Amino acid sequence: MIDDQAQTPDPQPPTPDTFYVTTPIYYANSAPHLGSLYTTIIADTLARFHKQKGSETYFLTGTDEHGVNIERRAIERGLAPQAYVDDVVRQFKESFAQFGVDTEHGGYDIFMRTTAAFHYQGVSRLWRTVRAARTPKGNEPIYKNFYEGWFCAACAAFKTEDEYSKPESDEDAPRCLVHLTALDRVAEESYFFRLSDYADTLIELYEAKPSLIQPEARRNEVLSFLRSGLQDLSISRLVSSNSWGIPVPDDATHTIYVWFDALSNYITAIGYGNEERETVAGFEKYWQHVTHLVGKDILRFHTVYWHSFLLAAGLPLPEVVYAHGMLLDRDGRKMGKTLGNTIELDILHKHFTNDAIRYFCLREVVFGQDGRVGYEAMIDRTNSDLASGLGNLAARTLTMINRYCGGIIPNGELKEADYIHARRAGVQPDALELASTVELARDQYVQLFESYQFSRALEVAWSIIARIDKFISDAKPWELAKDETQRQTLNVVLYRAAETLRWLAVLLAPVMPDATDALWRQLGLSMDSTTHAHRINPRSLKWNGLTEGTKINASEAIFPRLDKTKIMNDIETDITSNQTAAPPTETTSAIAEDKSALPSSPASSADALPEGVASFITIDDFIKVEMRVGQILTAERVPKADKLLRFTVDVGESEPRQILAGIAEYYEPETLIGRRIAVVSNLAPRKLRGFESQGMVLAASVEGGRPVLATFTEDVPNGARLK
RNA sequence: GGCGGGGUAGCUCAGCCGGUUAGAGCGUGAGAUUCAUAACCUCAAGGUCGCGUGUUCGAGCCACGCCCCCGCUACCA
Repeated sequence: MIDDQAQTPDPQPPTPDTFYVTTPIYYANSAPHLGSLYTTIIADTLARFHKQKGSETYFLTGTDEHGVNIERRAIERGLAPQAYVDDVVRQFKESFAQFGVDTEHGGYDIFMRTTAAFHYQGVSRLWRTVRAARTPKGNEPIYKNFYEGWFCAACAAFKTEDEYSKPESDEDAPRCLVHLTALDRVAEESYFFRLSDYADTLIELYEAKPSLIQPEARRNEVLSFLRSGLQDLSISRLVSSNSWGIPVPDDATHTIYVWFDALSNYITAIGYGNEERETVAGFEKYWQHVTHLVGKDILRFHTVYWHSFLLAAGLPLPEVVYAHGMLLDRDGRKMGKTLGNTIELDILHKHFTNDAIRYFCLREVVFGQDGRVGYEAMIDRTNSDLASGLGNLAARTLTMINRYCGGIIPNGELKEADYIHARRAGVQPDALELASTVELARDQYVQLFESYQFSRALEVAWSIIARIDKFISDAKPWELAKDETQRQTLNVVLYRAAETLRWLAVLLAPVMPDATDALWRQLGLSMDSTTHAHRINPRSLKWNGLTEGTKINASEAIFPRLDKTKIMNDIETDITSNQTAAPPTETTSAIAEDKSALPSSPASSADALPEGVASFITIDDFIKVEMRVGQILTAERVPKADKLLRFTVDVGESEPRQILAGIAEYYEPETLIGRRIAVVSNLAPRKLRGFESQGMVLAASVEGGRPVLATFTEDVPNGARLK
């Protein structure tokens, strides 16, 4: 039955003719990390999605390369600032190329750099335009005043709140976190932007257009910030404080300070203030449909500040500013060098395909919310959704077409004479119901994608996979194949499955360009650039698009299953060798020094670890592990499990514990009864083969993985704690 | 402190304007099956819906109080 409740989409969906998406330009004081890759992958996917729908798209990413922090970092390395940022940019570009989001692989259209000459031109023009304008309250937007702040003489820089330690009392001055010296209260001449005059205007605009700032919760935060009133913003520094920046037009004693410089990149990149760029990209063409993707931590700068600058310059505001969440480790903690819980891009790249990473970023992490990321979760996702889901569906379908139809897409139409056979096999004679289900899912998918709900969109796509998996299981083509009278029913079943795969390839092309490419080829479809999956508007998909008689291509797994144990072990090894790698030869860590690292902890990550030790833990970490003496009371094999033994162990509690251990290949259960062993007693219980294991037995692992149980040679009471 | 968002199955979360046996995915267990990547299909497990009081014929969904968690509360990308 057709779901006629479904909203019929407009006959000609209003596709904007252009789409411009930006990531933030990443601060060039360190090598790229997972956070920058994440945003860039989302932007890349969005760009591909809109391109697929027929829009002209422009995708910007890049680096912000000015400021005292960078200048200082360059000096530390004995480099000129320009040489230093050139090197960082090289790393960014290499990394982005590895993950397939560069121009070469169909990714970004420009890698924007604030040190580009045309950017200097554009920023200068913006400054002059703003300077000549008037605020909504009739004032000059830019004026000279004194910027007062906490200044570190040793750093020769002003310090922000998170760069100094708060004083014990109000009497004392805060201290520099780098030098531990007291900071001076210093005032320096600076140009100010009259931000305070824009609050009311912004509130009105934001209330009139709720979609401008998303998600809604973030929009509320911005509004509440605006309602609390704005202070003017210092937008320049004396050259003596910061020489590494763009000079203030007509005043060589100042450089333009951070935000005014950095945010402007989004317009200078497409031609604001430079005719050559205007020709390459097109300010008029793209600025009207720009989407800024930003981390939630920099949302305010991309709304309040940036929009005020644009208003002052008489330019239109962006269409959407979307704040995404932060990526956290698997326990929900912030990733950091100090915790050693970061996801390293080189390790990521080594063990996962780009498609799997992209899928994970869009499916596992709810866009707009913080997300937990871990290698283990990535493997699980890849195996359950990609290998067992889409990959397996493709494999079983294509294998059967090969086996039963000679590798040719069969005829998908049933003649009326065949209806009775089809019905007998439980197959609907016409494809109406299936087609309308898939169409409805397609509509939902596109709609969700357009509203940035990638995770839910992919859930919908996967409901199609489940639908076809069930369809195949119910129709049982392998049985139809044994019955000559069911020849055409078999054809129809396989046609419908293959046709659905074609739809999936189109829907998922922006998310997983490589895999959908492979699927497309395997289906025997045209790799021609105009008829390829990544060029087909999902809204224009029509059922029965597969041509009978098309030769499919020999299939190989689109998403090979990952060996979780092996990969986790390999990753463990990689992490260890990364940590012990000598810093001097390793540019990444040399410049990626964590700015929040306290000088009071002289121990750096470069400290040598004893041979064979992966990393140090603190005594606090150790105390979390509770180990006790236990005595094995019973021991037996677990049925249908060749490696598992099931014990009951007395660990000094009122009831003995049930503990399972994978040592059945090496120990006879009877020989173990009565033995005293070491047990981890506060391990979270886990079910294995239907039995809950309430702890872990400790054993040495020797050659070939053979376990040797830890035992005691002296008398010890059950339950005694190991320390 | 102020403003905002949350606390629902082991985990991650859906639950629209309050209405019969509270849902999904993953994980777990059982069954069936063999086209397929230990896959796919079927079934199951029984969660005081943070706590309390109240409104109502009826509350996870409303009101009040309490407990806990998170975000924002400005010049750093």
